Amino acid sequence: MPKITLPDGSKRFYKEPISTIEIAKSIGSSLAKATIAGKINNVLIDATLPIYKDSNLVIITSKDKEGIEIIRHSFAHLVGHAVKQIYPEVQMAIGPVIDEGFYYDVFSEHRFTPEDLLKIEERVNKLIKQNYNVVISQANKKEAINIFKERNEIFKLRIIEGIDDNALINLYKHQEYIDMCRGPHVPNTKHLRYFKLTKLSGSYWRGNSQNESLQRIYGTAWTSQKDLDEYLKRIEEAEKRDHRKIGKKQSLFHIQEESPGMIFWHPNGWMIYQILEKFIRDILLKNNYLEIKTPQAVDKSLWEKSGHWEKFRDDMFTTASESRIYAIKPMNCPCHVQVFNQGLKSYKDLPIRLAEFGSCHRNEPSGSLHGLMRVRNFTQDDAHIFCTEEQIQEEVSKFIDLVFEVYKTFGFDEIIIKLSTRPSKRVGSEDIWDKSEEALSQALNNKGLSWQLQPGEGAFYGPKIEFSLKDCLNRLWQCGTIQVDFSMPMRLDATFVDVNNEKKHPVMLHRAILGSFERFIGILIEQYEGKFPIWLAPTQIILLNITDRNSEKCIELNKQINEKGYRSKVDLRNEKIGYKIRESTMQRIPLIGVVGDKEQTDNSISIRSLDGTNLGIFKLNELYTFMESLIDKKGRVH
RNA sequence: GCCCUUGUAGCUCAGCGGUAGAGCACUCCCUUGGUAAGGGAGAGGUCUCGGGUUCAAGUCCCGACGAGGGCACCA
Repeated sequence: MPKITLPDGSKRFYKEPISTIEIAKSIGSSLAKATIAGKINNVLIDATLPIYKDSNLVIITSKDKEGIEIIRHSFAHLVGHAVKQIYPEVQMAIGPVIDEGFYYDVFSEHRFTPEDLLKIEERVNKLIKQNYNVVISQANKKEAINIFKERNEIFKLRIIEGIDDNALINLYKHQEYIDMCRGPHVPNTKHLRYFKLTKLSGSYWRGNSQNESLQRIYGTAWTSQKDLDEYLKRIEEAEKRDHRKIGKKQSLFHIQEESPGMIFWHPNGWMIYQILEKFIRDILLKNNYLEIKTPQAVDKSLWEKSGHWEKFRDDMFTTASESRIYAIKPMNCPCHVQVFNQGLKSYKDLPIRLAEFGSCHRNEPSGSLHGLMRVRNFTQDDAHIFCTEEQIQEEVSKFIDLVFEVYKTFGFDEIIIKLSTRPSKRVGSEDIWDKSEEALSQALNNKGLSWQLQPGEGAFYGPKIEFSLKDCLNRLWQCGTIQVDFSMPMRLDATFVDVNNEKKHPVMLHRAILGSFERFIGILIEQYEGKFPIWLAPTQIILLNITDRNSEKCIELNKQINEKGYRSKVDLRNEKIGYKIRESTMQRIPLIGVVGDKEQTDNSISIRSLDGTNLGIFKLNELYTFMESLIDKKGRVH
């Protein structure tokens, strides 16, 4: 006699155990048609499974977030169904839901190509039209093993091995195809309509490159054609913001075959880079950092001492000379310790904050390179804070504030914070790791920030907080970071004299605000769609003459603006004004100044903004005031 | 590093067995025009590199290198 309470508080009594879909039917036939699953006391359940006890029930339809996820999940099964029909020898691994879609990892001798994807898509469409029931059944472990043995699904068998002996396993029958899943799933394929298989990729069983190579089929799925179309449109639009495309269009930088993963900065891009560097340098000086510069190549013995050689030897570029081996520095920290080690330090000197715009080289795997985001040569806005244990909290806290202050300047509204803790391969005692992880999580909690834990993802010498930003396709890139390190100072024998006149090792905090200039600029390009705020814009204003009569006036005004310290240039080509405006607009120059006979007479400029607004006629001093106000704002949105 | 895709003029791309094409950009000429493309002419390519198949190869096959999307990695 289950009593069912619905979200509006109304109660319904049933004589027998009853399924969600039957309850929906008793409410209304259109609700029943739309029912995808039930949520009983906050736990999702298949729509066709009976409910025995008194429960709170929410009927899930495609309007619910959970509904879309179930649809996506069922689409993965449906793709499985189609794949097995076309390629019966394929073995199915896992098929989970992801953001805006799903994938299925499969094992097959056959190498899938984009043409195969179309074939599979076609088959899925065929199956969809049959509106068949997805039938759930429950099996114990032994039964499940038999079923998947018979079907030669070795990956499913491996999954079953990890399941509790007494657990019931949900099996979903899509006609002749059987999948195994926690569920729930849609009761009928009529709920599965709007999808597209998007891409193929390689993957590894259980995400481990030592395991079997699998092939991953990605798809996206929605609850209406409109949503699907909008999604595809959105991706298309986002791709236009790709920093590599804009970088080419606006001549910011290039990369070429002879130096993969290393950047040739062009005048425009290098201007942005320099402005950023100056901006950070000023901030560091204000915050009591001391800037230094250390060597590019350092004898391998130092990297052996620091522990890098053992762990990263293959990832370093090396060079040999006179029977010595040097590593091109992959990071700055060992060098910074060398600077710290010069001269005796007292506890009174701490904290010492050594900063460097350090150019580092890392031989990153070829497949990981990605425009400016992942490169082999990058420059960090790096610094190492040498302090006592007692000073950690405050330093970390101050640093977090600094990161937010800087990021706010660029208008980022989504900063993802993660805390990465001790990895399996590490140096340092458990006690030290406990202390370090505690210090970082405390600092975050004290600020009331929300953050995610990433167990096992820390650096080999210490845990870290990561500040990540998203690119145009929502991919996450770590930018800022702060890492607690008790080990490096010991290994490299950094010491200070404490209040009891005893030598002690300082703690070292590795930290970067932007991370690398390369990556950060990549993010900025996509953030601004190449329309840089005026303080960063390589060219801030361009002057266009209407006719040759106005050329000299343009040159004269341009010279004055330049001398005033603004980045101004002219376009005096014999072209119509509309043409030149179009070109400047496409070059994303924030201000376009037009000088014709009228302006020439009263020594003024007609100014137009990048978005096409006519800002009116400006005298030079008015222009300076106006530009100054824009520059002050930087990239802030609030 | 792994899987799929891909590499043709400065850029974007077409050509997919018979000896290279478009638009834009560039050069020159005409045009001096007031807020997102005025007109004409011209120049420009050992089709990434190295092998192979073929009478004949950007075009098919193999390999290398680069790039794109994922995976793995990320001090």
